[in-house]
Amino acid sequence: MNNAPQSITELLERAQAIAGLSLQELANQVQIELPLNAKKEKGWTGQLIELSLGATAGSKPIQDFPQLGVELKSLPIDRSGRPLESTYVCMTQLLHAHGETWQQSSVRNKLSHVLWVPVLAERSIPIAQRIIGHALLWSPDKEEEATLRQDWEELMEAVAFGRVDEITARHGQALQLRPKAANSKVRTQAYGRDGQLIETLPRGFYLRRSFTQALLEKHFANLS
DNA sequence: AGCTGATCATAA
DNA sequence: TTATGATCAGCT
Repeated sequence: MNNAPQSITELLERAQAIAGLSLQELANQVQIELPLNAKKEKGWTGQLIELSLGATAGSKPIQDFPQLGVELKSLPIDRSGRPLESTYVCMTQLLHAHGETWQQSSVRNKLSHVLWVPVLAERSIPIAQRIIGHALLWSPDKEEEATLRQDWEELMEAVAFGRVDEITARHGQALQLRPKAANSKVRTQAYGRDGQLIETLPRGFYLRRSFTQALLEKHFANLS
């Protein structure tokens, strides 16, 4: 099961096969240990699912299934099927904001085809007992794409004009720019108001919970 | 309760 | 250092 899926169909079959399993059962299947301190190994569930489905990209800034053009995202949900958290998309290129277009952006690249794997993951449920849900292969519809593009363009324009330090998580309808670092002391370079280099916190793009929630609701509406 | 800013582990 | 996988936890 650790080889990369050769087709979308094969990927979907693998995703279907793990639906309903607990993380304990899935970990047994791929022979990895559950984390001793799940609070600290925040990415463990996502990596377990990557391993189970045969994702290969590692920590490279590309899609999880480059051959298929598909990005994999685990999505923690509550028992009502509502997302519990925002979704990390990718790092923000603070020095190359000028001239980059939405079409060539890594946000669009990552989000053009996403295999969402919901996981029932309320904090009260021990990690071993959390349950894999039914995966959903999604592409943004016209409206979603327009919203994402508008957010991205506004945020990247601010970055390009040296205003990254003025951006907060309150900006963006669907897409947010938020800190993405080991801690708040980490610094990377960006441009300041006068075009000079400044040191600032690394940022990443995130999807708001409301956006992923709406996307799931649309999917379920289409099923009925 | 939900959201924003902060944080944790790991690989190359 | 920068990227991946994300969730934590305090504040409003």
